[in-house]
Amino acid sequence: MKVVTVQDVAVVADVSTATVSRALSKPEKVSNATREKVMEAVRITGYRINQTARNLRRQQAGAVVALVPNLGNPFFSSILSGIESVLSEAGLRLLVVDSAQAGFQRDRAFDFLFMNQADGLLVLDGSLDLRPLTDAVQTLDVPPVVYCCEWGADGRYASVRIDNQQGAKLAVEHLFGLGHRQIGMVCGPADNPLTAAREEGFLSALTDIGLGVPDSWLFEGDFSIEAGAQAARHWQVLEERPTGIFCMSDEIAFGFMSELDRMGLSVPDDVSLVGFDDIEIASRFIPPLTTVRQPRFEIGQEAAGKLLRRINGTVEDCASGNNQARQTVLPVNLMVRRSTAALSEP
Amino acid sequence: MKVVTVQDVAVVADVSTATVSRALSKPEKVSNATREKVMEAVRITGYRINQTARNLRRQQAGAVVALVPNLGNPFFSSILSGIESVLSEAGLRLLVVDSAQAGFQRDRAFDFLFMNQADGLLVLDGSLDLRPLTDAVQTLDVPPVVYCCEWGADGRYASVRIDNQQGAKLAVEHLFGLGHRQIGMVCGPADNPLTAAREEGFLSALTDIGLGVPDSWLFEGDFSIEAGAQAARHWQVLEERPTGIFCMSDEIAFGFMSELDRMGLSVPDDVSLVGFDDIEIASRFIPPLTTVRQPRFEIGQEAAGKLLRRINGTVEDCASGNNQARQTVLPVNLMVRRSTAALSEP
DNA sequence: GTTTTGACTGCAATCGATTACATTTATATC
DNA sequence: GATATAAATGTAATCGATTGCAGTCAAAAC
Repeated sequence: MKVVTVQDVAVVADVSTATVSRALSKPEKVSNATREKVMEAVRITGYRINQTARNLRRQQAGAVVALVPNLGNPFFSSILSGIESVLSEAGLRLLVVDSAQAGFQRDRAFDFLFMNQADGLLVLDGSLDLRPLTDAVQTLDVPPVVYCCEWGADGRYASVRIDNQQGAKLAVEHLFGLGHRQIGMVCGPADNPLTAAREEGFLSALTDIGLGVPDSWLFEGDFSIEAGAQAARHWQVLEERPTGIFCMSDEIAFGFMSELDRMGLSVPDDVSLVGFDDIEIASRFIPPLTTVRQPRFEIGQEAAGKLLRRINGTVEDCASGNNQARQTVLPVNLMVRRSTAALSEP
Repeated sequence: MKVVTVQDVAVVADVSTATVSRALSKPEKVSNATREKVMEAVRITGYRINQTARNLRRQQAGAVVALVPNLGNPFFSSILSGIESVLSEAGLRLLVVDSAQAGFQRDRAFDFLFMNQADGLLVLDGSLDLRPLTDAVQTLDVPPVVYCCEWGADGRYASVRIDNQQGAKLAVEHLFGLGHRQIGMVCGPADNPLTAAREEGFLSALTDIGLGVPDSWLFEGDFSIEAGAQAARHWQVLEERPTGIFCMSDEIAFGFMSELDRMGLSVPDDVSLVGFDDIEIASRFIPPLTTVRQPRFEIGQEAAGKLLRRINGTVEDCASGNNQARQTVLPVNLMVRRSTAALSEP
């Protein structure tokens, strides 16, 4: 099967290849009559543009990479969906790369940019170190990279996320408002910036309220269902147990509740639980989960939009120090449902 | 910032560009000494290969497109994860495209192939019509397309999936074994091949057993949580209700259970439910869901592997009629958990 | 009627790596 | 040592579209 090129179209339309190219990508630069002729020739020949050739010539990749830690985690699906909706609108493709994959070279995350495989990077993995990139790039421009739900130590990179401290604070205040005075927490991965931010918000909210919290109420975890289940087991054997618990992810909360169910205990009768994320199933769990909502689709859209502006040079938020614009912080809200209840007198 | 090319490396290493290219892509074709020289030059210059240029010359895209209907649906995340694990191993990138996106041209799904944007297609959307592709391609070769969890009307395309009839059958037999004689079903989208296959399995299993089923026990739906909730409402107002229900997706089952919970009813006390898919949360729902397991990660891996073999020409399963090899059917099994119970005497 | 202007169009170089073919160099054989 | 053979390297064309520059031509201006 012979592949049809601009040449063939040019011959059929009886114009030069230059004209064909222009008729296709900048129609206004070509007379009506010619444009018709070219279009007709395209139809006749069944021509389809070769993106690779175009990209080579234009020095672009036509794609954006999303670096996701563990693609299998459904938390990311809505975010990706939001990203894809904006990118496809703009005619860019979305390359998905699992940064937790065995073969993934963490220090090579930026080769996508250098190798012309991507015009920009969306980082959904906060544990990725961007310093190699910063070092490699000698210019003053910040490379087209946007963090998504995360952010880097290097504040020069743009990011789109929610106010994690505030989210944790809302959770604490909610539990407090229901009468809980013994409030614990199940954490995400120890080295994770999200964990750190939420922990900070949690602790400072408690401090503001005037409550303390023993270390034994701070359960280690990693955002997973299993971590929640394990925390539940630790919680059960505690001498003195918290009556309300802030979970750093919905999955943790589900694991916790599920494990309690196995023990014959239930939520919110035996303990009140607040989650984080508001993934789809949260409102339909039994009981429906009270949780801090992250607008994931919107975060994805926002991040993709920001990246596009970077790529196209419509840089509202460059290295020049405009911190406001660089860091987009979307509002969080607490979805109050039935996994939390007023503390019943024992 | 000047971009480094083979030229630059060639100059530094004092060899020709051809040698540089060979040293990099076919090291065995070059003497040790030269290879060293080239590698050193690469190090000095900080050279990174330009994938676009390579792809243009090699007439390949270096990527595979996954067509997903609604990326936001977590059902797909493990499948994509399986796909990505195999592709990244093979050095191919994964392009994710949402076929339910507003701007998506359903009849143009194959342009990815023609436009050199992808070397192959993984179709996770059974409602996509591949006939335009078949027509466009004049040759006898079947294009590199693999269905994933789905399959097309045109049997010439490869697919990786489970035995959906068998899955439905397992569900029915399980309910029957527990004493249920009134068995209903909540369906997926009406036009979907998966729905059709599962319905067929369901009905034929009932027939085999010698049970009938009134139309009013066949609830319409679309795989979503909301569909499950709606089915529950319909179920409730029935004069005579089925005591066991086969849900065509786990999400349907969750929606159903959640809605029952709102009504003050519960599973399995008031009705037994079997799901389909065994998504991650199924085993941790309250109650844990009895469901037909689809090995999603493996399906993804298998499909990606099959596609790679196609692309590389290692075609064990070509159009020549080897049906066995073309259609990979992975085993299903029933995960018996606590959403089903023996029918209690009323 | 001549010049100016601007809209179209065409020529040919270009993007950066690969590879067929030619040429040189090294090794093996007698 | 001469020849045959194999290995290593270089030359230059190629993949397919884009675009700077220059040329053509008609409408507008004088």
